[in-house]
Amino acid sequence: MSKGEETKQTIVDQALELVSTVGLDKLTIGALANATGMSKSGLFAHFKSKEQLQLRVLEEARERFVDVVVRPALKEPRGEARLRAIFERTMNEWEEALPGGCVFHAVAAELDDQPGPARDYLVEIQRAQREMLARATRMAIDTGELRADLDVDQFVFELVSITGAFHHFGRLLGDPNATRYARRAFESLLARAH
Amino acid sequence: MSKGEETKQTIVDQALELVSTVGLDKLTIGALANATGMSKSGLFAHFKSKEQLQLRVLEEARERFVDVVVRPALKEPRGEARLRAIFERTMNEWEEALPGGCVFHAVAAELDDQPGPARDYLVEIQRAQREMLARATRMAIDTGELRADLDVDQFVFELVSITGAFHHFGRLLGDPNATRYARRAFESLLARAH
DNA sequence: TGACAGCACGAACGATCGTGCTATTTATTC
DNA sequence: GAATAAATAGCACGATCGTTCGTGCTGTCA
Repeated sequence: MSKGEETKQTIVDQALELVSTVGLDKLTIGALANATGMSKSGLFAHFKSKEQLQLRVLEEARERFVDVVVRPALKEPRGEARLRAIFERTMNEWEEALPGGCVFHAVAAELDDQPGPARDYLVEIQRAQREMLARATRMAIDTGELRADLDVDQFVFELVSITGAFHHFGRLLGDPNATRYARRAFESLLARAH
Repeated sequence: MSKGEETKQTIVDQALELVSTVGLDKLTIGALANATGMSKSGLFAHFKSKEQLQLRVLEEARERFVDVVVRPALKEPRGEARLRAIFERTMNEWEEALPGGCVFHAVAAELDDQPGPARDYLVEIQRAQREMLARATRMAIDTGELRADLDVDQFVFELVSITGAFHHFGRLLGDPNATRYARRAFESLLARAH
């Protein structure tokens, strides 16, 4: 990796931390330059526009989610065990991977009525994640652990609603019981799908 | 209502629309001045700071939620009927009351790691709403429609996770099935609580 | 008629936004 | 080690941010 690519990666890492804590709109060239100890123009040269910086940050977040959640879960046997691993890793490792918790939740609200490549890419990420969850769910049906007539899309909707509410309750409201609620809701969801 | 109060109300109405569509951070004095056809300074004079403007907007949103959801639902008989009314009105009337859908979801993510009066007030609003839901749930226990040993807080967590996911799926991802998923999840939640 | 609030305006402020240029320093290659 | 390319800094730009100030309307009350 050349010097330039190395610096660029450092910048993106720092940017991801910024985004997770203060939000996507506060990800400013100046603030990022301060955080990395670079000049605005020197930093800017790595990305031809702010939009490309945002996209690069989202891309990095996506890769990290795969590293932190998906790939480890794939080591679990397909079926309920893998489904549980995805859920637990999303709640624990992924929420703790960045100081502000899940970046996707952090940026979703600011992008949802703001058309553009960043929004499009975020939507694509979320769509792919739901597809991944649907695949894992279908495998659990194949293994016989979940019932054959389960509505997979409905299951996935309820699954992501739990992790979403967990983020919301935990981050914004600081409810210390959020983990318990989420875990119980997940167990209930699984039990109903058996 | 004096002329000043009237103008102030007009500004707040416009501000609320802006917030629901483009987010709280895009609620800028200049943009709001354009939208209302006023001068920046003339508009600013009504609120001594931007923070007060934000607080006033959140206050207005809170009042509207009571008008659109809570008060009508109180006309339903206490118990499951009222609980259903709250859910349906939150999904329909409240999501449609503003062009960008629920304002609280729109601002939650941008405020959750940004301490200050605005965040504090938002947290207070959400806390009060969950308390309202808990009261309505307990009433449904009293009427015997929900079982006596129901964990009310757990119930409320799952309830708001449904409406949250509905907003997320519908707004950001544009999933046309969001309503169906949410309604089925709600029915399932109620059935389990019987 | 004159004094006086209430209300809105235009101009300007310092700061910061994203984004270009032009050097200059630092890596890479021969 | 010299030549070349890449990476960073310096500086400046127009726009916009929140905010302040002085001023001029417009209507009410004495």
